[in-house]
Amino acid sequence: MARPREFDEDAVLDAARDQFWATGYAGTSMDAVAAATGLGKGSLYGAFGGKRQLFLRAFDTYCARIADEVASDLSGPDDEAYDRLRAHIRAAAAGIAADRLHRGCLLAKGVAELSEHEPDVVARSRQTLERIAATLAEDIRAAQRHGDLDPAADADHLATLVLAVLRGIEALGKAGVDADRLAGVADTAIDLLPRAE
Amino acid sequence: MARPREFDEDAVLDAARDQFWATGYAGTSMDAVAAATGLGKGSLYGAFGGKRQLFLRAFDTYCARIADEVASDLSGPDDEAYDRLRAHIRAAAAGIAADRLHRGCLLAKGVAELSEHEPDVVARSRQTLERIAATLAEDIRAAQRHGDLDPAADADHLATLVLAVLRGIEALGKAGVDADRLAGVADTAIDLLPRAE
DNA sequence: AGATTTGTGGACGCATCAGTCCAGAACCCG
DNA sequence: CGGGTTCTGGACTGATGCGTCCACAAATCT
Repeated sequence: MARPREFDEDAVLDAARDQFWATGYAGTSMDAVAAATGLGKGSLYGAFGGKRQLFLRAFDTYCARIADEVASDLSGPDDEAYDRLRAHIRAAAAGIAADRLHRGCLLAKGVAELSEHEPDVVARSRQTLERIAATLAEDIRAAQRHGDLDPAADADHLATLVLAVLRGIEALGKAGVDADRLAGVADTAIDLLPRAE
Repeated sequence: MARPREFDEDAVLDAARDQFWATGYAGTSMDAVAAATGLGKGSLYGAFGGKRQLFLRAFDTYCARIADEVASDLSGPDDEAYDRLRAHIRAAAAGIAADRLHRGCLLAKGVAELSEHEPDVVARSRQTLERIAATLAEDIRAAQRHGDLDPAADADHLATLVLAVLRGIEALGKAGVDADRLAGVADTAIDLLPRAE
């Protein structure tokens, strides 16, 4: 047999993800990734193939994680579905406002940089956003069942709108819009959701 | 006296902007800018100072232009203010959906790449977005005066929400979400705006 | 223990990068 | 028309980039 790996692949992916997150795809050198992960370049290239593939793997794990987080935030009994939705929107705005360094979301940053030239990044981003939209729609339907949101409203349309608002808050936050305004967007969006009679 | 410039500064800035737009800040070499503008590097550095300053100038002109476009879209008499707002939101979604190459908005792309390390880009983005928000608020107030939107609603809050929706549509579009869903977000947002009784 | 196979890290090669420099060109003014 | 000044383009520099390569290490199997 052969020599086993000395590193944990997930930990390396996390470190590489942080590096790409901080300096972008084009702005990140493989030497920097090697330094951040502690691996030599031989190991890095042997295990992941190259910069592009490494980025895609790190990006994938990030996407899966944020979609899981939303699913976790929004899962629960019907009678708390509306509260969960409000809390999620407010927490998203608060979290973005708290990110004073404007690091933002890697999905947003990655797709902004690479959407024009990397269809794989676009496809992965789209899947992730649609999974989040489906999670939101599920929660909205639960809130409709429980009588908090108007059952006549189209849950999928509302969910996509909420998703757009969430991504919009992220975009505004990265542009330096202040915390109060971000919180205001969250509250205004919640207020406009159609309540059941 | 001295030899005059052979190039038009605005045309050079436009060409440089397109190059940065296509390949990002870190991904754009000054040789590529020189090729795109037709200038030699001596002229380029002599006229603009360096990569960073050139980007900032191109970014500034882009920001000013898009804010002007929104102002132009939304200016007019009160009795058409609500129509202008709806048309603007729908046109934004349609325009983003039509951008099949996912080029997106340079403001979004630039701030996504540089927000963490370039306060000047953040400041300029914030100013631009706040100017757009003010334009939206002005139009919303006009629609309130004319009796199309609920005068009890806070125009500034609504405007910031609409801005977030617009930036969210841009983010979704860059991630490959299809045209129908983008149009749906626009329509849903419009439907939720509080109409006057 | 020796052979075999895979992992490791850093030196290396070649391309490219931002920015400088300079020799010549273009212009205005006296 | 010649001198002074700025513009121009491309050669050049030192640094850095991605990816390869290789000598050595660590493990298993016989």
